[in-house]
Amino acid sequence: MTLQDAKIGFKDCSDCPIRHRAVCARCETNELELLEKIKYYRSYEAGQTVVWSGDQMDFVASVVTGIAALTQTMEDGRTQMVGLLLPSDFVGRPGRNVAPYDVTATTNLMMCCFRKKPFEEMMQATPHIAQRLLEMTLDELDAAREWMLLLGRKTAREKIASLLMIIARREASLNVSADSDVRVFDLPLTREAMANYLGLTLETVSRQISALRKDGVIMLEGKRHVTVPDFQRLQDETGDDSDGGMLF
Amino acid sequence: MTLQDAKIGFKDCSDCPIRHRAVCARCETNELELLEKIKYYRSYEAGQTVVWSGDQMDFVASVVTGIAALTQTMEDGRTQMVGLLLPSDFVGRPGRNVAPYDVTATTNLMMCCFRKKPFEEMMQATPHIAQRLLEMTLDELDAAREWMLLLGRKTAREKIASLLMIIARREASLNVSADSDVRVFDLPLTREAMANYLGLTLETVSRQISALRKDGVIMLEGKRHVTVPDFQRLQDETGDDSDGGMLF
DNA sequence: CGACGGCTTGAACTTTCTCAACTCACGTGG
DNA sequence: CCACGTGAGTTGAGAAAGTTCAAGCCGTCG
Repeated sequence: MTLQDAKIGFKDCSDCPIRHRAVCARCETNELELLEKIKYYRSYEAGQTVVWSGDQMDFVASVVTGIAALTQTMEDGRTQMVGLLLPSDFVGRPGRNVAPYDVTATTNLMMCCFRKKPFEEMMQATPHIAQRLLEMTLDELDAAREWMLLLGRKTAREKIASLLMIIARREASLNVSADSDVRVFDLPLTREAMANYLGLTLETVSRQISALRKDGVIMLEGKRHVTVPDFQRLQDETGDDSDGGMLF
Repeated sequence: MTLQDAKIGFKDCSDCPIRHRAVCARCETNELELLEKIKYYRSYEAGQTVVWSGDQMDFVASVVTGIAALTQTMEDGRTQMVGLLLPSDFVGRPGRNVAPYDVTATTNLMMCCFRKKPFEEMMQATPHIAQRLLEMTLDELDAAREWMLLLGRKTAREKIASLLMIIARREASLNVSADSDVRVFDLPLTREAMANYLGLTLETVSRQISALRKDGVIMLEGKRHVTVPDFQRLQDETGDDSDGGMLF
C-alpha cells in the first residue's frame, strides 16, 4: 500500500473543500485547530485498497476528493458493495479496531485521516463532532435502506436507472458551480463495480445500459460519459415515485 | 389506530426490561427521571400499523416488547422490509418530522414513546442519550450492510438459512434465561413478511423452508415452530464464513 | 505490434417468479 | 355442532428474468 503524502492544494481546514459537509462541519475555529494536530492526508490511486476487511484500523477518515467503495466478499468470491463514499463521507467507526469491510479507492482518492485514539478522545470532549457524526450516520442508514429496496425488489433496468440517478444527483450536489450541466456526467465506476453495487453480473449491467441507450433514455460517448436528455424520463425508469423520496 | 395505554408489568424505568440496551442505557438516575416526564407507553396488536410512511411523526420510541417492521413500498405494490425492530431498538429520527417508512407491528407490540420536541431538547442537554443513539445507529448500519450482502448476492436457500440464524441469535440474546434452548424457537414472521425481508416471493420462501426441512437442516412443528438439530449445519447453509462476522 | 483490461453481445441454462389449485386450522354464525 | 368463509401456507407447471460461458471488440500502454 503506497502511502505518500499528497499535494493537497489548500492551506488548512478553513480552506478545505469538504469543510462544511464532513464530520468537522460543526466545529468552531478552535476545535479545528485541535483536529489539525491529529490529522494527516493520505492519497491512493484508483484501484488501490485502503483497508482490508479484518485488518487493524488505527485511523478514521474523511474522503476529501475521489470515490471509495466499501465491499463485502463471500468465500466463493461473490462480492457486494455496501457503501459508496464520496467527498465528505466518513470511514471507520470510533470504538472499533478491526475493519468489517474492504475499503478500495474507485478513483484517485485523497483522505483526511485522524489517528483513532486522539479522535475518540476529542469526540468525548467536543459534542460538535459526535453530533455531526450521528447526523451523517443517520443519513447513511437512510441511504442503506433505499439501497435495500433497490437490491431486493427492483428489476435490472430499474437498478441501472436508479444508479444513474444517484450518481447524477451526487455529482450535482458536489459541483455547485454554474457551468456544470447536471445532465452530463462521467460514470466513476467500472461495469463490474456497478454490478457489485447493484447485485447483478457485469454482463447484465452492460446489457441494460445498452438497452437504455437504444431506448433513448441515455446517450453514451465512449463507455463512461453519459448524457441524460430527459431527466424525468430517467426518473420514471427508476421505479421510484416521482418526488424522489424527499422526506423532510 | 388503537392506542390504548398498556398494562406494562413494571413500575418505572429502573425496572424496565430494556433499561440497559435502549437509548436510555447510559442515562443516570436523574436523567431517567427527566425521561419519565416525557414518556408514555403505547401498545399495538399484531398487524397494526404504527406509522404510515409520509405521516407526521410527533414522537420517537423504543420497542419494549414485541417486534416491529420497517417497510418501503413501491407504487405497484412491491414491498421490501428495511428494518426489523426488536426490544430495545429505536424508532424515529430526531430532527425529522415525516416518517420515511411504514412501521408495522409484526407481533403484539409495546413501545415506550417520547414526545419528539422535548426528547430533542434533552438530547442537546444530556450527551448520554446522543452517545447511545450514535452507537445504536452504527450497529444498525452494520446490520443493514450485512443485509445488503444477503439481498444482493445470496441464493434463496442461503437467504432463508441466514434469516433463521438471525432470528435464532436474536432470540438467544433476549432470552438469557437458562431454560431457553437456542435450537428451538418460533418464527415471529409470516411467510410473506419473510419474503419481504429477503427480497423473495412468499412461494419461494415456502419452497426453500420445505427444502431445508426435507434435507434435515431444520425440523418443523406446525408452520412456525422450528428446531435446529445442528447449528453448524445451518450456519454452513448461510454462505457466511464460519466465524459469523465477529468483528471487534 | 501485441497484450491486456474493460466492455459488449450471443446462446444456453438456472433460478426465481407468476399464476393457479389445493390443504389446513381457526373462528363465526346458522 | 356443523358448514362455511378466511387467512396462512404448500405445491405444481410454465414463464420470465438474470446468470453463465464463450467469443469478440476497442482503446491504451508498454
